Amino acid sequence: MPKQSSPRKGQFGSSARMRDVAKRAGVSTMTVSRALNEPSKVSDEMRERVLSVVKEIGYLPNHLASSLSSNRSTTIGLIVPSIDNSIYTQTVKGLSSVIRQSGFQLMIAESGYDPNEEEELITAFLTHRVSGLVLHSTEHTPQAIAKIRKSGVPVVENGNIPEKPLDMVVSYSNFDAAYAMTMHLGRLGYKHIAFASLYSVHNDRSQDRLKGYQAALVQLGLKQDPRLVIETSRGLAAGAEVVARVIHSVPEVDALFCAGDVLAVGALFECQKRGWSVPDRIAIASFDDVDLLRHVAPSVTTLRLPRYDIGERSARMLLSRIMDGAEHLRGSVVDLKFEVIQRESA
Amino acid sequence: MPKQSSPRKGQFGSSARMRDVAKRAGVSTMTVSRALNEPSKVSDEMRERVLSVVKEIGYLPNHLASSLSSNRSTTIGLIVPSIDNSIYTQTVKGLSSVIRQSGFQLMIAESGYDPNEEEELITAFLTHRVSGLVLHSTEHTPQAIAKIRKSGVPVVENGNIPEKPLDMVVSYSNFDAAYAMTMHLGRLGYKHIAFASLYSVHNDRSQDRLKGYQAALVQLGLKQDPRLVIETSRGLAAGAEVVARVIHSVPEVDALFCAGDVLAVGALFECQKRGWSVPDRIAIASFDDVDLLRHVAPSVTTLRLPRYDIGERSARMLLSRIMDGAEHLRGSVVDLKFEVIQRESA
DNA sequence: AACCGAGTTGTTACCGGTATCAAATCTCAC
DNA sequence: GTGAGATTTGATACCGGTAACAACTCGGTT
Repeated sequence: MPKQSSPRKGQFGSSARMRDVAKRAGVSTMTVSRALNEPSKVSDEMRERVLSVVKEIGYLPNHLASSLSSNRSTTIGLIVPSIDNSIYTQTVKGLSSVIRQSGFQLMIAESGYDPNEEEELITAFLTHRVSGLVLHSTEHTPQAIAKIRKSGVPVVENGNIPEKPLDMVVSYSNFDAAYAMTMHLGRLGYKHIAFASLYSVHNDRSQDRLKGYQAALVQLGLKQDPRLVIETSRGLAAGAEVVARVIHSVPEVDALFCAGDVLAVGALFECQKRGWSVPDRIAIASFDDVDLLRHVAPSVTTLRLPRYDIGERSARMLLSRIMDGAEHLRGSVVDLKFEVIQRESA
Repeated sequence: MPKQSSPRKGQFGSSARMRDVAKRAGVSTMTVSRALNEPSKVSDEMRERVLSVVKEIGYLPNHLASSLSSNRSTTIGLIVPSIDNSIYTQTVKGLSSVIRQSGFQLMIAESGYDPNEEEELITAFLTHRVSGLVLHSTEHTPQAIAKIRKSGVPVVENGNIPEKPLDMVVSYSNFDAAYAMTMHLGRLGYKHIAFASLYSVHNDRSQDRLKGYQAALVQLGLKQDPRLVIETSRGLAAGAEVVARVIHSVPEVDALFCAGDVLAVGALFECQKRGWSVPDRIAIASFDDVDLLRHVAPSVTTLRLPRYDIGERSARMLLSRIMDGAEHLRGSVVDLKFEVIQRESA
């Protein structure tokens, strides 16, 4: 008895296979495969015949099988510290739109700012044979680095310009940005510039911002006062608390540079609650351009960072490497520009 | 000459295969497979031997191969209308955390509020043989529905309680929530309650909110005035514009219910800019509880929706279906509760 | 001593495609 | 008409695992 196309059971339900299409079209599976993936290698008549059968029986190709067989996958792995942080969502959007257009899929996971968790996720992505990785953090465990190297998968790092890039980098410089804003405040005449920093453990972005701030103070000839640097967590409440703390310890403070957008809004609200005029009593500057900062009163001076562009550019470079084998891109560092947006608060 | 383990080329670089582990441990690949996936089916000594070789040569299993062979995958597809909308990120976070703990991976894509794009994404996910789908929208093309049905993949819908569920539903009721808030405003004594709606084309959530508002007006015995219903886009600027428009056309308006959190903040800012007291001149109520609403002055009355829970619960139900074959969950509808949060603005 | 069942390991076929090379057909110049 | 090269199609092995069943080991029974 010939092999019947007996009903197959399994989690995915019953979906037609390529051989079903082939049989019905009276051709070999290779011809079906070509008609779908390399249409030019098949005669017009044959292509039509195959495609009509595909449509007729609702055939859906099996990407698992084709990836396995061809040793090429169409998924890209992305690891962000936290999905619900608005600064990443723009980057994700940029990545997503480019990647989709090329028929790739995005696998996303969050590391919770933890390098060990990141390593686990990288491992998981590698077992899924992603053809590229996008990492927001630029701090990785040695094991994670080793695994990536061994796998040969191209990588883009996004959150900062690291000293020793893993492979490709698309980012702005947190150091430069913080430096620029601090210089901007200095030139406006502020003498006691406080800096609200996010916790810098396992967060090189945060560390670099602090360094940029400090370098600018040196350049400006301003005294470094450790009481003016405040490490805090995220959120509106944290911003409010920063104001309270800094005013208490350094009453003569005349400007507050918040290394996070939400922080700055929290600080502004707290000042308003206390009846302090911004920027007359104290100036406020922020680090990222969310829509909100433009609409509060006073509007907040901030840095516009190329979040969406970072995603878009990362995707393009990754796809070039994957699809065109653009080896010349290996190790390239793209330092995208930011902008100081002067508004009413400073 | 026996088959050599000649170096293999390809996109993924060279990674060890199970047979390499097997050879080195002097066992068959099945034993390696068991040691990794069903440890109890292998003797202690054997398990140790295999695992030590796995570690030694840095073997990473190939999920593509195992999924293909076992007809089970460990990826789940998620489609949201827009990644950068903060209301979805909490749900994604809930999903992500549960899914990760079970060793599954999330594939995420955005439909841009377009059912046709959603259909394409569903198709793409099915070709990747996801073992479950999470859809935020509850409006789908007939073809999309047919493909899902044919595939047999379990689905959770998230954004609303649809009339004809595809399969499982985990959501709150937009109708009920809008009804509850409108009733709340009515009981507070407001007589001319305006409703700022997001565009309702291809957005049943938006449509249901409007219906809930209208039903409450009927219940309250208030006149329905079409001029009090304003359709607008997202964003702070839109919120500001709504205030201008409604005041112009209906000067006696005394409350504004915004069907979106950002909209409410925009409206509040606009009122402050115009020097109108909230809630004395006009009350403001919002639809989602972002942190911001608690920190503005006046703080904004709003609805707390179970965004994170929705994600968590969706993931659990999906995983029960996938891993435990919990067929009794098919078609179940979970209507999670919301809360009216009374604050200063109404 | 022969038998039995549980526990452990191996053999073989197959998951659904694609790479590779061979075969068949076509094209066209001479 | 014929041979070389191009084009189109097919046969077969293989991608890296797992399912299903066979085979073997071993202590305990009868």
